[in-house]
Amino acid sequence: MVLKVYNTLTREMEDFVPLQGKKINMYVCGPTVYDHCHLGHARSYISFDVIRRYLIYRGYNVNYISNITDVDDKVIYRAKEIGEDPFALSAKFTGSFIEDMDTLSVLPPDSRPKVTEHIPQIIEAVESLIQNGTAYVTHKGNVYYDLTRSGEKIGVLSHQTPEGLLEGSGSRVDVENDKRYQLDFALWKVAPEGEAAWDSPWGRGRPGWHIECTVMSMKYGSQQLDIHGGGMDLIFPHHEAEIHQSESCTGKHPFSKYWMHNGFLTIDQEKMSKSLGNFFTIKEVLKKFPAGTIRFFITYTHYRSTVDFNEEALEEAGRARRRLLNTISNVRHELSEAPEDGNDCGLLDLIEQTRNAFIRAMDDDFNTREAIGELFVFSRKVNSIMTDEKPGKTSLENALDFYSEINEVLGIFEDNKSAAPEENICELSEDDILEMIKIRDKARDNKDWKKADAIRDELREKGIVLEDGKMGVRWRREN
RNA sequence: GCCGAGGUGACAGAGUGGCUAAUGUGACCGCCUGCAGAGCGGUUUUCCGGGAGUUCGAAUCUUCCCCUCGGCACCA
Repeated sequence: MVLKVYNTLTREMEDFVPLQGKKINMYVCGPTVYDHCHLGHARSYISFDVIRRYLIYRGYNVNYISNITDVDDKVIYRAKEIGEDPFALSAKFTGSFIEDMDTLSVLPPDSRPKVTEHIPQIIEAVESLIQNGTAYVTHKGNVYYDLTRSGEKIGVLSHQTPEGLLEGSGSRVDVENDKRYQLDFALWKVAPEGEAAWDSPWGRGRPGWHIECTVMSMKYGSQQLDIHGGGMDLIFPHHEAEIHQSESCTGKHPFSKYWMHNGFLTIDQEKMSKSLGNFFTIKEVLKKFPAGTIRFFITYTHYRSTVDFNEEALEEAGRARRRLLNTISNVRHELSEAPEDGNDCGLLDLIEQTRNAFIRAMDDDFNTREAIGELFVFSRKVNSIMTDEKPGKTSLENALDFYSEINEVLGIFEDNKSAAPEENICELSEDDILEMIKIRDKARDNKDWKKADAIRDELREKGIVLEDGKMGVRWRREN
């Protein structure tokens, strides 16, 4: 089976063949840290986290780089607005971002470079572009990339013509700019007196937005990447600018073999934006929903499609995920009562079948929706087998291992380092719980249903669910 | 204007040229249970935006039309 990937560059589904063997350099554009991250960020980074994990699952050696843009106009303006030091501000939100990612079980990248720690390398790169004639310095001291020299390459990624681009942006063009050509983009910008800036051969200033990714992807990855990812909104101008710069810097083509872009997240069918007042930070949503639910919700959609966020959808995702978790918990209980050397009752075949189906789905451009669909089928069958037959220990252990194996890729069964306070309020120890169950069992023996139910209700309120089965009472923590 | 995504059951959302189309949620019925929960079985389900064409056969290919959403140099 071959892994297929949709490549924005060619707009086609392509067989995935890395530049060199099993080694993959993968770069995903990180956030600009001028505020807490929002759900759109979560969508993007969870999507690429799953892609990364799946590549590892398929035996690739993945070097995953994701930067932090900790200085740019937005950071500066926000800092000014609230009267804070820009570096303190970006440090604070960098911390907030890493915390969110951790809560959502997004694995930390192999490298997480910051712009402010790479100013000399950025200056060096800009210098080399000036030297090879693809960048120019203006009288104000700004440095721009000279797109007229890239000629027909304008639109390589966005697939737009220069005319189309100019027309769309018509009213937004900054009249004061000193560019030679309107589509030229900044590599270095002069900073006004008193603003955060660095000395450079062209005066005190700051890097343009795009050059950082070029520099850092080369430093921590390679001159040529296998996968470059980010949100669809980055296709133009950001990623296209990266292509121009990087290929001019290195003389190597392509800068990245595959370009992957995740779709947007809308809120109640509308684009998330501050002006519409439908802007949710990850932290806000975590107050209402467990991290696992959010991760499941995002993973249960294809990374390229637009996904609509609303509370009902999240609740539905939570119930769906719960179904899978219940099955896992059912298997665990069954395991404790399973015969040492029982029959596998077809479980092993079922696991093998499901694994193949999972891989088939994921190989198709990371079709997580279908992959999870297979998990539901699997779980239903596992439940059936367990009610009808008595599978042996080994086969049940295999089933649990299989769930873990899947979780390594999707991360949807992680429990549950949510920031949601109500999730961790259960102050009862295991002994307390077992004690109450004992009392309730006695009541049940005496057919004192009232008392038994009261205990059950009480525990339920504290997040402990009791289930009476043939083999006795089972309990689990749930919120 | 240019570029892109999409229109599938109550809702969400997969999908292959050919057994009346996955999966989840919801609703209802049944089994199990003291009850509940979890689970299982069944029903809701011939549902593929519209027209024309290609084909023995299309939701799936071609073409035209209608509609929705998004991007176009702040943006994941």
